[in-house]
Amino acid sequence: MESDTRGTDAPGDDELITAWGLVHEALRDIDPLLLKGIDPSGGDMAGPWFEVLVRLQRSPGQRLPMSRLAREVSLSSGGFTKLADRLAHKGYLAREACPTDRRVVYAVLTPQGRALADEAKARHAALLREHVLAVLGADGVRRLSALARALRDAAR
Amino acid sequence: MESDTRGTDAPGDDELITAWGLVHEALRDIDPLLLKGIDPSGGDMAGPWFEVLVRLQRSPGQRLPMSRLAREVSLSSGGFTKLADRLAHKGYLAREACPTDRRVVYAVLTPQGRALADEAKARHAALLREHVLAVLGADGVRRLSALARALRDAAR
DNA sequence: ACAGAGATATTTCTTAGGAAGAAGTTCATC
DNA sequence: GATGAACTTCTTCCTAAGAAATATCTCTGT
Repeated sequence: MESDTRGTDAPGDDELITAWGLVHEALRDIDPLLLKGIDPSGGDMAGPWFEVLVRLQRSPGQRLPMSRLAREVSLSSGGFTKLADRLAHKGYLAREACPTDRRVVYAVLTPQGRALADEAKARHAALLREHVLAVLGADGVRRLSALARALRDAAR
Repeated sequence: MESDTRGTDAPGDDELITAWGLVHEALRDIDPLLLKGIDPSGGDMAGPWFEVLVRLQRSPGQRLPMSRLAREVSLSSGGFTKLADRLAHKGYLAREACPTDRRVVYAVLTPQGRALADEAKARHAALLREHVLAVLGADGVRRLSALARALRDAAR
């Protein structure tokens, strides 16, 4: 059985590539479902918006330095400047100078931003229950999360 | 213990959102590592390129209709037309008219495209061993792949 | 045979994001 | 103090991809 790809150890190249491809497909297919109908402006919510709102909401004072927020959501500095512009234009985010270090600019959630973050989290969680928890079960979700954490930590 | 988030069932909203966020972080951190130095033009290989090459390579005659390939890699029809232009301009892909249905044009791998696909697969597999298999182990990879497959199938 | 519905690829227009560089700010060292 | 290195943000230019409109082609029903 020289080409058995389902043995209990030593996966072959094709098995590895296929397995990783499956992870991509799963995320590609499911992610659009998980932010459906969250944006109050009618459409769905753009990918990074949710991450930005949630991270700001969790932070003391609902504020974080621009550059740190950019790093946390894996955007370039320039890219995040424009994303912040869009969020600010919609009234969800404001910039605020830091009194002790005049290099840094805080991104701070407006009241409307907080309201949107609350609603987005509730809706996102409901969709997660429907499309992920219902499929994998509580144990499956925890196994997935443990695997993801191991991969993330190893990549740093 | 009304807010226990680590029990054996009924995950809370925050646990679900965090778990899913971890999956995103893991992929975001690892994916760039898995295509490092594959593009012969010096830099790394763009995301969808690898998927396109591999799918074409697996297909009989190394050819597939444009629209089908676009669907398989989750690109819009227009977006894929331009991606095919870029691949063709580099000499990895050629267009070929279908003799039986004059609406469809096949995307077909050139010899250079086949060579690139071979090398990209080998390199990608090596990087998968280093960054994924070494971290999760063979069982971990198979668990991950099973979870991903369940999610993907449920999303369709 | 023919009209219309559906499929297929391309073109055009718009937007999101990355890369490189400029300007201003802080901090450490002399 | 003065100088220079390092950091933060912003601006400009470029590429990638989506959406809508268009042109061809095929198929179906009458």
